[in-house]
Amino acid sequence: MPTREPSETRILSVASEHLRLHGLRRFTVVAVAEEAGMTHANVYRYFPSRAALVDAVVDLWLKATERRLADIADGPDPADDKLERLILALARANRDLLSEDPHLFAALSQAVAKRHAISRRNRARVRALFERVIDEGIASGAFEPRDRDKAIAYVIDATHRFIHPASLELEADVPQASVDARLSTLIRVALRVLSTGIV
Amino acid sequence: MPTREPSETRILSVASEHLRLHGLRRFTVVAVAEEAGMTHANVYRYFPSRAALVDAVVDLWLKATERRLADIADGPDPADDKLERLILALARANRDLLSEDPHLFAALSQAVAKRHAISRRNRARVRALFERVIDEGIASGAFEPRDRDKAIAYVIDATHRFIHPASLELEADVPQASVDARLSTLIRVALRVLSTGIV
DNA sequence: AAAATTACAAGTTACGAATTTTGTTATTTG
DNA sequence: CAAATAACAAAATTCGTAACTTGTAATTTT
Repeated sequence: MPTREPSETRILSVASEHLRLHGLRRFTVVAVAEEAGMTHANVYRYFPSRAALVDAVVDLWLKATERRLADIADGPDPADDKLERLILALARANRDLLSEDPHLFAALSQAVAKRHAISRRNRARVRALFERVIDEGIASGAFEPRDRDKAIAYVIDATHRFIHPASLELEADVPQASVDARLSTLIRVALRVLSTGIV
Repeated sequence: MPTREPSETRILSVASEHLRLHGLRRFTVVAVAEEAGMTHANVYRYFPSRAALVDAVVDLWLKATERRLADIADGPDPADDKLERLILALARANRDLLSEDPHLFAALSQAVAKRHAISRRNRARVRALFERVIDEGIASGAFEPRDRDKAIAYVIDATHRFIHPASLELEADVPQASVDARLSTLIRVALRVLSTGIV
């Protein structure tokens, strides 16, 4: 992890706050710079564009979430436990962001929809975590899929509804308990499907 | 099915063409009326608002799709076959609309996102078809789920990614063959899950 | 020399006036 | 009297312009 310069950190934290409070629409480089106590031109010494600054804010959240997921994947527990917790943690992280910080969620959602580099990379890294845990399960004998690649695609496709921002937005008003119940059914099924070689 | 008056039919067909060619943004009651050879005020004799006219166009497509799904559900084949064809037909209908008529797809997508009555009702009817076929499978012994309601929710949630407009838009550029392969894995798994009582 | 500022061109947004569209009602037509 | 139109108010959209924001380059500060 590169050490950030103090000004860069300051800009980032002001930008985060600004995005959270005012949303993408009203997020301006001029306002961020002013609140960070500098002229807007100086912001461009650290971030090449407004879009890059917004992406950096989103990336901060993505990386923090990734770290929590990696902690699960790196844990000593059985692979099926870890896969379950991985899916739940990812689903909850996104869902909590939607309810607790809608503006940042919207920015993330856009980054995903428009396939920004940060979201493509995040997606690749999260997918790698899933692959690692599933491979670990195969190695330990907990999972016995007929086709490893299809098994991975299956897990990702089946859980999509509870993980992808675009799908989460659709159910913002459904009681969390009901969503949780459906997700846990889905996970339970996925684990059995992986362990019994259905996929 | 109520017999429509000739003017109403004419308006609807001009409106369909207009929506398909120009999209929601440029779809105006005035232009539709003009092309249908009448003043815009007369359109309001048949449709209470611009929004209602757009919804009527979308509903035309939804109903046509529903009829094809109902034909499958009403067929004499085994329930597992019918469920597979139901899911495939629904996924393909939406996917084909996206590629062949993006403007109508966008209008449908909005109706779904904004929970218009037409889309809520369509959803309820399509869900009822799924329930019917699954119940039929339970009656015939082809499916033996532990919990019927959870089984239905599972099928709908797991296939969501390949059926819901918001999710389909995300994969517009993925080769159809690859999407089809993933969907058929998902369906195969779902059928086994239903038949073996995993859910 | 690094960090910041000033100054400026290019692009975007905000805003009010003009126009168009929506939706209603009273009236005409066949 | 059913179908359509004309006429109109209210709402939405477009258009042009002013203000602001973005991004760059030359200059100043520390």
